[in-house]
Amino acid sequence: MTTAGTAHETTTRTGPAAARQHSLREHNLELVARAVFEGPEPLSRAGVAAATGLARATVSTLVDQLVAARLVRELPAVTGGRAGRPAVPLVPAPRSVVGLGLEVNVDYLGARVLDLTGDVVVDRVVPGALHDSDPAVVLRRLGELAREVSDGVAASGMTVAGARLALPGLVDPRTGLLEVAPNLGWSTLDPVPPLGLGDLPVRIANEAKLAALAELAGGSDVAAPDSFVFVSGDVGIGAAIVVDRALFLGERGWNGEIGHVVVDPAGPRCSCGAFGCLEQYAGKEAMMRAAGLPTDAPLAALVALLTERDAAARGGSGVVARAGSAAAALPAGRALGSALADFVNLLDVSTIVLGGAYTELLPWLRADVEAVLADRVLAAPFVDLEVRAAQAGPQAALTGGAREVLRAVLADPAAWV
Amino acid sequence: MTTAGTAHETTTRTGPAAARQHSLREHNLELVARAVFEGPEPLSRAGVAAATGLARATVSTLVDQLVAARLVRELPAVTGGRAGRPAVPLVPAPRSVVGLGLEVNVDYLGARVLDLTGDVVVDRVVPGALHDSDPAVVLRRLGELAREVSDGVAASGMTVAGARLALPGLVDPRTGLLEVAPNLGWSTLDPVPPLGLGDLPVRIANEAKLAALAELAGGSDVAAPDSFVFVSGDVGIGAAIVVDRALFLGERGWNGEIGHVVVDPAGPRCSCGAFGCLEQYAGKEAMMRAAGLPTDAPLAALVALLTERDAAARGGSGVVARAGSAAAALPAGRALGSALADFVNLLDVSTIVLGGAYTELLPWLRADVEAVLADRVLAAPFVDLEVRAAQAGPQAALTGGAREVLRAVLADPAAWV
DNA sequence: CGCATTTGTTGTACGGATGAACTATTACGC
DNA sequence: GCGTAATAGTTCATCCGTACAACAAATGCG
Repeated sequence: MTTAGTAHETTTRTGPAAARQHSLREHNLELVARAVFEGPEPLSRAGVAAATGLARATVSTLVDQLVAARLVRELPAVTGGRAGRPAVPLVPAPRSVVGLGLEVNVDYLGARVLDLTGDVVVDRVVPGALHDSDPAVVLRRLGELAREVSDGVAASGMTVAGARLALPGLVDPRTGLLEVAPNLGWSTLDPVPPLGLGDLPVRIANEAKLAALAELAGGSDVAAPDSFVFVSGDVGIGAAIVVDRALFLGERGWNGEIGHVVVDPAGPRCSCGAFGCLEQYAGKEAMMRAAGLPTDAPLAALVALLTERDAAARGGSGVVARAGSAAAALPAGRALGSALADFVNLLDVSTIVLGGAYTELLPWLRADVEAVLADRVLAAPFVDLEVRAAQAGPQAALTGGAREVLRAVLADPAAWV
Repeated sequence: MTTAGTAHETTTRTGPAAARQHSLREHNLELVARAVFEGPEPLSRAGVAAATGLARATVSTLVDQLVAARLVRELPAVTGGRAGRPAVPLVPAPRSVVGLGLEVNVDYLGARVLDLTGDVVVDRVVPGALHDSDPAVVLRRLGELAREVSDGVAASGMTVAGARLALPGLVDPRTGLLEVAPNLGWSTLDPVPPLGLGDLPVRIANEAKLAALAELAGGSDVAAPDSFVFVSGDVGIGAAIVVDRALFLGERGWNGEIGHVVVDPAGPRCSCGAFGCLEQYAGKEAMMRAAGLPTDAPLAALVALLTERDAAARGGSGVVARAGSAAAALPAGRALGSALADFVNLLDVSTIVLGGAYTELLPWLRADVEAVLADRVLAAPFVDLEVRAAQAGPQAALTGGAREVLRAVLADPAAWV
């Protein structure tokens, strides 16, 4: 299995270091790599020079190193109807250096490999009921899956730069320990050694946090902005804060616990001990109960019920709902809006991305959420608040984890030359 | 008036730039300056080299430039009982480059000058009733005060690096406009030109945000940690988020509006239109009303009343209150604790600094605040939450503003060589 | 086919950090 | 008192990376 023993990933901030000559090289190497990776369309060496402000000669040597490191690839020179020597377009190298996303969740485990272009190279998701499971057994199974996938891509000549393991619980990014994952029934363990992935650098992170990073994918016109809040609704409700395309983790990465913001202190008691937490109104079980469904019904059942009600309302009265989209608003909407208003008042973000179950339920939530936000957010008159559905597909944490690995590669390309 | 026309201050992030040779110099110049300024005790050139990892030769040339720029000063060589040539201790230069803090608040305006050692060089606070005042008149008066102060220090050979104007309202740091300051009755204006301070770079900021920065002062053992939340209670309640010794402003600097976190949707109507905002429980007027005092009574009256009640409780029954410190807990405490719990759950901060009126009221708030936090913060079992009183003295925003100017100088010493 | 135009490369110059050698200044032992 | 060790600070040759200018390569156009 080909792994990257040389590429040590650095994210721990150990204070600013002395800048030597090679620091210049590292900085500019990253600058050039970013220009190539983040440009809306392929740039030539000359284009990179113009975009970065570096001299053409400098860019040439840097690009040559990136090409040698298999991070950047040259496309055939394109003679674009313009005078002059044709430019050589530079693009992220496909199928060369790849990132591995791993995840253990309540009802599945999976492994996904992305290459530098953002393409999914391998995708393996194994369903399973993993609440109250044995960590040793589950992690060994995931480890086997990971090795299988990793060996496969290595056999095709790709290099796995690292892996991120997404877990639905409190993760301490500094110690690498999982403190507690209530829905798995796990607590206080180091999940990396049981995977048995040798010297492949594996880091763990919270599932919702990595799912948020998946929203940054693609240069599509519906891509998330550089800063937003990602709220993932499921049995629990978690959030991640993304600032300038990076996770804002707070001191320990335990932020975004929006599920336990108190919406009404006179409300029902929550599992956390408090009364009237958001989770008691907008958690999956609460929404099911409010709709008259069993708490463990699948999300699809709720969507079907709501769709049916809409059709009945339209057909029966011929009147389309005030909001113009859905007649049957979920009672969760106002509670969610209230908690989000607190979030926005405290953090000043203007884009809210709703993920997890909320993605599909957004049509029945949007009107209430937006109305409450408009009422309750102080800066609302001065700001365009946007509430949007998550774009990343299912198991977004797998994609986000793989992307996070590649982001680290891009942040330090010098380690690969 | 000696101002720094050459020292343009840069805080707007315009994406990473190409690193040239002189970028190296700038980076290391900052590194050396930080070592001198932030070291617990004066370092010699050799000490700086050891602390930064730079070569002694490099440090020497950099220090010489800092000394020539009057940012660093050499103390007399100290023969410290050790063999070898005595070291020359380097310290921040006193009375050379200074920062000017300005403030307009409801009941005063003021100007304060700090030098690089953190010493207060000049301090001028003028009381006045400025609610519903005329911005043009007030800003002209403040401008006169500022020129007076500035001319004075310039006459003593000091250089004013810049100024920060603290205002109690919504400030857009990108446009430099004050959007609205309800308590002053001001809205949508650029307050800098009326000051008439010529080419002195003046930037404006929210008052609570700058007050938070004042907490970073001093190497005392009670100094605030690198990251904390600062909550300032007055008529309104504002908060600032400090991460790694820098303000975290969100997208527009309009975060920290904790005063309008909903504590109880069944509560009294707030001026913002919502019901049960924190301000309705823990704002100054609410606290006065709860204590049976007129809403415009001075804070001292409330403190006196509470102290008296404590004495009566102790003397009358001989029983000390459960919390061991104060018998008469303020009803505001639980509300404040609840809003802070939301804040901590959303942001993951472990230190909360209470400023403004809360500083003096903390003895009567602490027990309830800490109890609610322990109940409501999810990560409480894993984290040591600390609630402490603000350390900076009165008009903390003046100190914070001046410090912010000097922080910018320290971040770019190359502009001064 | 010659010329303008743009891309990419080569060679020289310059700025900045380095490490080794050197000077300056003290403490300590005899 | 004097030599030696130790530490601080400076000087100088060298290395490294970028910039600028000149040059080669490859195309469109008249």
